[in-house]
Amino acid sequence: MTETPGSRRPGGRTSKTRAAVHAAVRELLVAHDGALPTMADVATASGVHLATLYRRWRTPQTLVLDVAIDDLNDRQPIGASGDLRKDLLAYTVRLADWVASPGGPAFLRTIIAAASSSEAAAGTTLELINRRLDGFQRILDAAGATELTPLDVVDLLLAPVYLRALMSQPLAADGPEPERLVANVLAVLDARRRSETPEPERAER
Amino acid sequence: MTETPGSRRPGGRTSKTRAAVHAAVRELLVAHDGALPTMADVATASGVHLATLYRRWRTPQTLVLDVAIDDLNDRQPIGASGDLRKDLLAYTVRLADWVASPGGPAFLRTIIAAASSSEAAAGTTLELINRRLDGFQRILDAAGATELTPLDVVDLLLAPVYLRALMSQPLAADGPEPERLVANVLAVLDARRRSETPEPERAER
DNA sequence: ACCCTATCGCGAATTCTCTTGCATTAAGCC
DNA sequence: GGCTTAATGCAAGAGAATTCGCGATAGGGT
Repeated sequence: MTETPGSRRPGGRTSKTRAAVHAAVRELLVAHDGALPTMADVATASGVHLATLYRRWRTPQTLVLDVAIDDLNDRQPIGASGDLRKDLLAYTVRLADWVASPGGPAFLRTIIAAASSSEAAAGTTLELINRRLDGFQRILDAAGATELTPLDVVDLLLAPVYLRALMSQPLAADGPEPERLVANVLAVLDARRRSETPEPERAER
Repeated sequence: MTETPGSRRPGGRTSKTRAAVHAAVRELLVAHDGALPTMADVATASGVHLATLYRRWRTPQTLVLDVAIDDLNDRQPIGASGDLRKDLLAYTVRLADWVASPGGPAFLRTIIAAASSSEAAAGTTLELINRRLDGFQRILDAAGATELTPLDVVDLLLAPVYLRALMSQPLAADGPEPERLVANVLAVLDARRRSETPEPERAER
């Protein structure tokens, strides 16, 4: 009863319906410009029965979240070449590109909503965040930027890009703004290196 | 027909129901830890009839947005004393305090959702944003920080605070993080001043 | 190949969300 | 005070959204 459907027999039929549903969700997200699709629409678009959708996913939110996680996992890992500016810029441009893509804002909003709704979904999003933080740590390590933490990168790069997308004013991936954000990171790094003399406190929680 | 109820006779009864509804919404936000209240709950909690709620506000989102705007209008204007660090820090602390308060995340999420839903709500949020930008401009003008724009403040201060709150990991208003964020702003300002009036002797270590 | 049962399709039942006329109250204006 | 009508309360009801029981299908282990 409390068993999650699809986790015990992930084989042929189950994965097939899952794929059909995911395809339908992506299609609907594009068609409706990122609006949350209804269960009924997904059912007709995918050919999967309505009751099955409710049994496996409960809500449209978890449905979209499921698709979003798939997308995020498919993405290439962040490159850590040792060139801080280059790595961060590549990451920022890719991020800006993604959030501006059709369905991007919907994914973001869904993740946001999930982070504060069900317990399970919150755990999932936390896992996503941690994976992102690990990638940042690799970039910083490769560049020897020990004065910066992954959270700094979140504050200086990820947060602005996300917030603008959420406010319906995404920044252009091919514009000057990604470079400006990366320059901000470098400026902060530089400032911290300058004040190398007295280390008053370690700002971490 | 297309008339917005409550705008033509804003007097005694109308304002009374409005106050009752607002109080109920705040109460429910606290009780449910920031979750979006249902129309039915607001109706019973406020004593205002369900049909009235639907007629005046249409959705729970616009309801919460209405309350949020009230709150934002009640806040004191941002002080522009000329001391950049002090002004920004005061603002950041106040902001962090607010988003961590009960209902704060719900307000944020609602504003986010509103920015991408109805036309009218999007206009309202845009107005809110612009008012905020004006405040930032005043702070920057008073401090003579012509190298920074209000958007920089959004990217460096507002975005991180908001995003953390949305990710259910609000930063503590009394912790070291507000100071770190403000320090980031000052670092960026410093870097831009250096690049515009290049000092010949840059002691590199 | 066989068995066990997880998963699915189907349709009906149930529970919500939201709307709509109509009567009632009271705001604003003279 | 009296008139007009905006705003509300009330109750019925249309329309979705969500759940449930049952039988059918097919996965995974033996």
